[in-house]
Amino acid sequence: MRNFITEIIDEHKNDGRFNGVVHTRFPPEPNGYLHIGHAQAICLNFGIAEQYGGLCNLRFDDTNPAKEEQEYIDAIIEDVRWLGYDWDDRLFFASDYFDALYEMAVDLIRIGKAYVDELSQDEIREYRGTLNEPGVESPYRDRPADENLRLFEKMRAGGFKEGEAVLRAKIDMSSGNINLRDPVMYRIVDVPHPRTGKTWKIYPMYDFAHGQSDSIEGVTHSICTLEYEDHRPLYDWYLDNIEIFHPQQIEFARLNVSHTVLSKRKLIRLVQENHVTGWDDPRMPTISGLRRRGYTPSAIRNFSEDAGISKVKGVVDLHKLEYHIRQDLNKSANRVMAVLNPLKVVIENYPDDQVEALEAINNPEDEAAGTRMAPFSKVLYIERDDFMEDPPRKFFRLAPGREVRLRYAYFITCTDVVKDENGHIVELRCRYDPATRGGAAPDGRRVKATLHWVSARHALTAEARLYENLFTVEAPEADAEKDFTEFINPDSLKIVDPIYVEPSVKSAAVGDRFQFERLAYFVVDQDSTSDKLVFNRTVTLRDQWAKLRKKTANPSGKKRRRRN
RNA sequence: AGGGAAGUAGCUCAAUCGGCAGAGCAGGUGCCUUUGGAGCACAAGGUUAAAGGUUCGAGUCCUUUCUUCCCUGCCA
Repeated sequence: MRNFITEIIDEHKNDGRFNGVVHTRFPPEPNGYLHIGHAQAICLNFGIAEQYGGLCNLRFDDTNPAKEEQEYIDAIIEDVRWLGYDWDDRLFFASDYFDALYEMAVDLIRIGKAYVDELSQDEIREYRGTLNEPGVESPYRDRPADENLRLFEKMRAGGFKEGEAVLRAKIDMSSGNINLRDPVMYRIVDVPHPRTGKTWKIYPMYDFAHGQSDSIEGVTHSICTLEYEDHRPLYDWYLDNIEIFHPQQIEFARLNVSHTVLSKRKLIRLVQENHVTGWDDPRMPTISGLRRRGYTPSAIRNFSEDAGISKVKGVVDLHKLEYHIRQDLNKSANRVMAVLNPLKVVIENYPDDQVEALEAINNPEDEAAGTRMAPFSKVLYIERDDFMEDPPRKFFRLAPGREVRLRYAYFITCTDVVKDENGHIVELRCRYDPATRGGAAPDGRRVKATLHWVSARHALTAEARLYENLFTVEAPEADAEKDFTEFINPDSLKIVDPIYVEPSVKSAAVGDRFQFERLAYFVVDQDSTSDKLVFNRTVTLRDQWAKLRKKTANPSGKKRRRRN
């Protein structure tokens, strides 16, 4: 990994700033599930530690019990671990430091750099000033240290109600940086904390907790997102005035991905308003959603690396994520034949009761994956899209009178098309060439297409969940007039039940990944039962035919105007 | 009375402290194929936001301008 952050670290190594030590941390707030953007931050922090022979801690930023829950803590731990990272015994919580933080606050009060303010919340806001006008100092600002000490103790003891008093740092009410206008250090929150229960009535603000937590843990490089740039002077101020070890905060641009949303508030809405089935819905950009969708940790890690780290805010194309999962699964997923939209094929010259087992390669990219046997018989299913009665140019698949190959089986020629009274095609009559067993013609003749198939008698039925982008537009949040939910793709989930799958997958387990040949990658979903498998479509294969068809339908290449 | 940051190909990033602006993805063309979907090859894509300056030479240094983003929670 090489980016502007590693350059900074290299400089520190050269000038000896941290004696060559590199120690990072990933600091989630347990108020939601981790998403692909967090995955990049995880890869960054753990990756840098790994690269420099240092350590990376997992630390929960749990300073606001009003928003945080144990459920999220558990989910986050599972997700980071699944991505393949390990923090040994360094699982920490900001709440581990509540006592230490309290003492630091007391120290700042003693040296006259913090005070208890009894202004109301509205008054504090008014006194703060605006972006263009300086703030006004609170009338409580110059209380003697003794009084502040007594009042702060009273805050801790529950002597004030929520909102009646806060502890503030005494910095500069006229600073251009609003974070420095006497920021709140402690506020009263009277709800139980997931870890400390009812021990505390006061909780430190993020700014008063984060830097010191880094410091206590010996973190050298505290990597965070761009919106904390304005907070760095405050981060530095606390550390300098408390006079403890001073890590370096470095900010980078958080990851954005097209065709989705990544803000916690919006993800929560998707769940609460039932646009999806939960945090782990395979359409969600959460780590748990991607996992259920069939993404692999290595695909996510490669994507994170490829997306890059910089200070430029941008949007990474969703294509890139898909590229990496295809890349990974192409090498690792076993191939299997499955028909999603069946068309019955009867091989007229094949003996009625004969069944042959034909050898099929599990993964052409991995010889070690071996082979399996697929049963072949007189009645088969092929994909309805693989047949056209009146094929256009460049459609090379099956058509009346045309010969194609059934993968690993035989060449077949379509001799007749059977229709129902409505003219709907219900069955194809074909003849096979026994000499082409296995799929090769001894006389060297060639066919232009190879089709996947399943034997009707032997096929397993299963359910397929076909996922597409959750949103129909690249930037669902960009339109100021419209709520992002208006751009939800109505076709983001299509359930196909039954599909027909070759019997070799019968004993597949939840999480097993396959390529259904010529279609897409699929993963066995947790909703599967002992008598019915459920497959989630992870990502389709790249489909040049679909691209070609689109182009032919719209030769100018320009977007067709939408009719209103 | 404002403060902080960022502008390089459609997108994401490079460019070894001044030395021929390069990659990946997407899009394009072609080859190949027992996955038409794997694989491979090729081409295209740029006034480095703009102007001025320094210099033999500027994406890089200086000045000015423009654009975009973040900051006025007792959230993180």
